[in-house]
Amino acid sequence: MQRWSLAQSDMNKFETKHWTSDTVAADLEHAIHEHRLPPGTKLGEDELAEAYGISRTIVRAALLALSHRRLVELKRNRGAFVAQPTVRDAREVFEARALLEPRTAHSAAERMTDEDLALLRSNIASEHEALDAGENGRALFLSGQFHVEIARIADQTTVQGFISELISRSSLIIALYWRRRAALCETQAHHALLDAFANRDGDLAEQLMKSHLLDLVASLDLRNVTQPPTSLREALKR
Amino acid sequence: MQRWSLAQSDMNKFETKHWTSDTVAADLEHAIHEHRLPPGTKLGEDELAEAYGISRTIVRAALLALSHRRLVELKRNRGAFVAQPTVRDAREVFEARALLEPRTAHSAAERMTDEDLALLRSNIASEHEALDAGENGRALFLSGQFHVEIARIADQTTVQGFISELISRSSLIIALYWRRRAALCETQAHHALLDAFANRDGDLAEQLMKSHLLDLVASLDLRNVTQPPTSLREALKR
DNA sequence: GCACGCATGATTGTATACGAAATTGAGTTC
DNA sequence: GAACTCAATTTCGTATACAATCATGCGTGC
Repeated sequence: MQRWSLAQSDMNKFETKHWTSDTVAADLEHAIHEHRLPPGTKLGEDELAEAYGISRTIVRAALLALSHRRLVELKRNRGAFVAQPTVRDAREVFEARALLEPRTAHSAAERMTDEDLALLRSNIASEHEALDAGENGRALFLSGQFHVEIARIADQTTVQGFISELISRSSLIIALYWRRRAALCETQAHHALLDAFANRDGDLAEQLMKSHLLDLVASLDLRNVTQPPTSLREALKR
Repeated sequence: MQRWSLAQSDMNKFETKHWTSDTVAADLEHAIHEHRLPPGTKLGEDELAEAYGISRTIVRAALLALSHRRLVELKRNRGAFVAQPTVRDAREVFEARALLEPRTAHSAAERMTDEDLALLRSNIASEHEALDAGENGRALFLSGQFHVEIARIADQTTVQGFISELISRSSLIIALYWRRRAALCETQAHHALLDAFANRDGDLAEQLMKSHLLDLVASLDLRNVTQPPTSLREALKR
């Protein structure tokens, strides 16, 4: 069940665990993915080092890793910030997903085992739970996991890495450009995909994934009107 | 014309330039891409630090960046080594390229400007030059640049990043699994692509890219017989 | 009163020192 | 002579110290 937050110390995970740059990066990515660390948040090295009970060396390595995944932006002599994808970034991310995910879903459908199906099913169930409990961040994270899991089932490690990165970035994009109306169609699409997987129907899964991604983009407000702050230093830096 | 090598000191670039982790990483990637640093080569931190005239801090950041691109493998307490993609890795890399590059070539054909065409043309010319001069590594690098350039022209930064990584990894794969026969069909395919681009024929470019990639895979020896060394510590470690 | 410049403080960039892990080789034992 | 043990050495992992850079606020001059 393990839940926690970076700011509130409802658990002493920071002292107990033995952190490495990888685990710290994963922890931060998780927090970013769940919108506990919104876009633009400053990630001070000293602050993080103290929070995790480690030195800045590890923190820097973790931030470097996240910057390579374009989840944080490193500004020289200024610090690390949770990335703020532009409208253009958003379009590119979903273009890339459209190239990778439908065909990957096709492969996954053909390789799907019963264990895989059960795992996907429980994922959707958890997503529902989270939604019912009002834990939107957690639901969003699980929703992303669903997509990554498909790539894993397709047995394409390399593509899985790309998709994982794209989905984490999608979470940032959703944080910035999500328009409220038409909310929970998410789990519906996942349910439909699950059915296609259960029938090992690759063509259908591919088609469903394609339209699912189109729906996602359609649910965003990517008019350039809402341009991200550029000139006056991140528009008050939040 | 600036050419140089890591081992031989035919130029004193190491003292003059002001290196950062990014430039060091790019320099190493270039060397790997050109097969001056073959798969399995040990990249000792102290060695590199001394070579570039910087401290291990920068070297570590560069190696970390390259490990995220799967060009070097970091083994805990043992050091960094130029990656040795397995047969499975090779298949995955070319599967991913097959997903990304044909459609990207399609987009590129539609957005192609005359300047872009000239750039691609000069790239091919340089590739020919290198081949004639027997500089196979340089030719291979330029051949890769051709593909990355197409992604840039398609105006897809994110996909370009993925393709760039995949192409660098492809260079390692070629170093390990290239079978000699049927050598220079490379530039032919690029010429054909260039023609399609010149005619702004997206469908043709997409098709040509697809078969180009198939040809590439076909030119590799990916039978599992030639398994990469695993058990006896990198098979004499080079 | 406004703007510019300089000093101060905070934060990151880099180097180095120390500790930990693993490899290596010699020495010993069976 | 073969195999094992253990110390010595090398190399990486982490922390910390110092330098450089940027942001901030006060003071001065126009």
